[in-house]
Amino acid sequence: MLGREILAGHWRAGERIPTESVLAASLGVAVGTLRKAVAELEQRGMLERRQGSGTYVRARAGRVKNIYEFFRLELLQGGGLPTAQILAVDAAPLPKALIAHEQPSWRSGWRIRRLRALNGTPVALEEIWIDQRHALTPAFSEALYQFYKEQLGFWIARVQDQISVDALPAWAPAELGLQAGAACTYIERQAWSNSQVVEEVSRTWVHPQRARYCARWP
Amino acid sequence: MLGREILAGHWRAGERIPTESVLAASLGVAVGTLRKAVAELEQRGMLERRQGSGTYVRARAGRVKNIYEFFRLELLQGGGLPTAQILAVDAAPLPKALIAHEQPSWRSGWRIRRLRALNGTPVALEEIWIDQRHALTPAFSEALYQFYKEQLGFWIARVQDQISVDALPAWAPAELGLQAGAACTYIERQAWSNSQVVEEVSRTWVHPQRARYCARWP
DNA sequence: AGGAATTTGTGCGTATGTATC
DNA sequence: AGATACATACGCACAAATTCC
Repeated sequence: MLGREILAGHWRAGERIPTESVLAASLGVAVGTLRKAVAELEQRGMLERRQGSGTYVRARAGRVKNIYEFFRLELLQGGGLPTAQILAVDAAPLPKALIAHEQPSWRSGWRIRRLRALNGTPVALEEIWIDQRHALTPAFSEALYQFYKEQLGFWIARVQDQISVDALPAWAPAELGLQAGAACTYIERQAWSNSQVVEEVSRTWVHPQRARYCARWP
Repeated sequence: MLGREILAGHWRAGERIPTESVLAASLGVAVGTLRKAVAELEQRGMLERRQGSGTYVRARAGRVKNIYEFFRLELLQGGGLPTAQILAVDAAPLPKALIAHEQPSWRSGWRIRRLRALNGTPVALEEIWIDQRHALTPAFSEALYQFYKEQLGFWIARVQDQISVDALPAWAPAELGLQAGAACTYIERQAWSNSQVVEEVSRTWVHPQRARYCARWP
């Protein structure tokens, strides 16, 4: 769980994470158990511990080498090559639920609705908002984060996901294989750019019999 | 301490070492502490653990890459390049103290007396017995274990050291910088060849102000 | 085939030492 | 000088895998 949190970017590089006792208490485990987990992450190079000081998130050596660095869905049997099909692009207000955390600096945004597939199988429905001042050239299609970096000049450095369950919205296409109102794994995301401003908020409904949320590590 | 035991060859490759509770008790530590130590050695590739079965000594991947694999002396400040100067070679009976463990298959042996130096500084006196049937060509001088391997066709696979304190013998040369009778670190060694027979027994007196016994690991 | 004993795996809670702030 | 936070260690309980009878 800790590794997932780190890769999901809940703490930024160099930041000090909560102390052993606080983390252990919040996760409901004993300090010794937490220490073992942290030691493993330290050995993997994800954390750095300094006695008397704290535990810090280590900066990744090779930055954003993988365009799917923040992609968190996988088939139930594991893996799957992600693709996306755009359903609609329009201007629409952000749902209040999506700005519960940090407020984006922009108030009006593009709304992008996509159908996500893994290995060609539709697995999820995405609804994404980005700053309306960005020019949406036809170049954006599959890898949105890559589009940000190459066309818009910033890149996603950190994301925060919140996972729950929600009913599939009415605009879901039939290809997803679920009826509107069906219970789906539901992900709300805020994404921060390299300049540490909220560049994107999104929500995703995942077909629970086809894919799952899974933070992976290298 | 465990790593030293393993590198000293007190258990042979593939052998199962005592259980956690036994080892912990014999070392006077708690089981958890021992587990941490064993986990570290496992990570270093020296041990292999199997749940429900036991803990086993792993065969070294690259065998005897270092001719000083079983060399256990170092300067007080650490390290030092080992050299040896032969003082005498003759045939002499094995002291009873040296055959207290496993009996060598041979009874009459060559006795080699050497002065050991580290970085040119004399640090120890060695007295070594090997099977008298071996032909001592002039090739043997510095690295005796290498001589065994290249000239005699076997190699040392395992040694067992026993460390105590003993008085320096009368035949010690003045260069060692200690008077006869001076208290020295004293090492008795039995060395097993790849065919698992005792090929060598030795004893070493170490100048306590110049060097120390130290099992090192890669 | 099955069950008991053995051995490592995981986890809890606590106390104390040491480095840093 | 004191508070904070990680490092090390102890002892215990139970789970899971293996081994042995």
